[in-house]
Amino acid sequence: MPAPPSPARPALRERYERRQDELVRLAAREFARRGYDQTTMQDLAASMGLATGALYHYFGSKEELLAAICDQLMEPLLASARELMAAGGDGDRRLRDLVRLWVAHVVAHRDHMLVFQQERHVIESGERWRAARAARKAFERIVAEALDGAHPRLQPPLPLLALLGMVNHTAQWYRPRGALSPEQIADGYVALLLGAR
Amino acid sequence: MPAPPSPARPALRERYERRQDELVRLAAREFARRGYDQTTMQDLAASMGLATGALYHYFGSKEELLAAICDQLMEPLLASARELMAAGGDGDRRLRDLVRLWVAHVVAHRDHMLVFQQERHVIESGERWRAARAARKAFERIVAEALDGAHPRLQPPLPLLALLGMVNHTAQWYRPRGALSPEQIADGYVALLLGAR
DNA sequence: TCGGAATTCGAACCGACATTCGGATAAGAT
DNA sequence: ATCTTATCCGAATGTCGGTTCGAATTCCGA
Repeated sequence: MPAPPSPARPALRERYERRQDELVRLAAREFARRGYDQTTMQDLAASMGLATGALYHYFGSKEELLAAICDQLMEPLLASARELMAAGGDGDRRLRDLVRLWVAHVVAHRDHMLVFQQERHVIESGERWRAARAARKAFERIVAEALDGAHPRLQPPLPLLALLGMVNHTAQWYRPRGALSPEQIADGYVALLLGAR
Repeated sequence: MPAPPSPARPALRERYERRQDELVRLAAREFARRGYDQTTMQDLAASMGLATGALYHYFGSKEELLAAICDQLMEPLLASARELMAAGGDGDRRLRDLVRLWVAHVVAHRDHMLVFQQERHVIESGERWRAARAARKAFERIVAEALDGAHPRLQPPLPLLALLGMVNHTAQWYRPRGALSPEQIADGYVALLLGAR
């Protein structure tokens, strides 16, 4: 890492972090398209209009970039899901709203999701990825809680696992100009679970 | 490829192909655990009790090995699915049997599935993978057909996409000593689709 | 306008890894 | 027993790509 960023100059600090965020987004795009290992740091730099060295001004390593993608995906999702659950309310509506939120997040972060899924084996093991695994577990617990509060209590593991499969898979087929809106998709999934057809 | 195998000595030919198949299975295991790119040919050879060079007696390249994994996954699945559909019969039962078959295949080939999913970006593009994409499409058409023949006709795209998500995702969580048998899982998925809870 | 930090450059380093190759060993055929 | 083919060995090769580094260049604050 050539030069640690800005120590306590808040204006610069903020610009730096905004740039970082944008670079993470671009990296997610490239990784999703070509694969993490297939994408060289020079590819990345080129697609960002930078020289290779400049990348290391923002990220200490390629792996750190991958971790940043995970964070950018999971942190806001967890935050808004927690907020929604804390608000309380009717069980079925809460489940519906959670799935809507979730699907919207997934389609807005398709690239992140695809990278996450492709690099499953990296995240599944290793000390370094403990936090990522914990975040996923935490979110799954929230979904389980919402399912348990639904009208016919959806308790056994299968509904949860089915829902995880459906929603995660959405990243693989959703297209912005497709026939279904994220909301319609979410409501369709919930209808399946609740048995309303 | 050091020496093309056996030209027309059927006994040897068969032994060769059996070994090949076994090596593909082992490779799938390694790739699923460590990732395709992270697994070196020397890792593979070691885990098979071979020297690196010997691998090239059976496969022309690492990429060819990956293609072999795809084939070993898709060919028997397509074959048995086609057989089942050709047999005809009641719509709901046919859907149920297809999903049972499918889930059983997925859990019996978890490693293949995980590799397939991890290397999505490879398969999604490139002339070389046209056949793999076609096989997947063909299978999806079969599932769509079965859905269309079910009791409440499950036509719009969502049920198909939901089912694909659920079943594919099964590879990520299924454990042989888990609480649910492949058959129970399959029936659970079908129950969701058919609205029987 | 000036000084120093922030940002960027891009060539060079260096380890890793797919693939090759020439030869050794084993196994089947005659 | 001998010849031939299959199978396997494992060191060497050549490329590729993540990372480093010292030097430009740009930007901000004063």
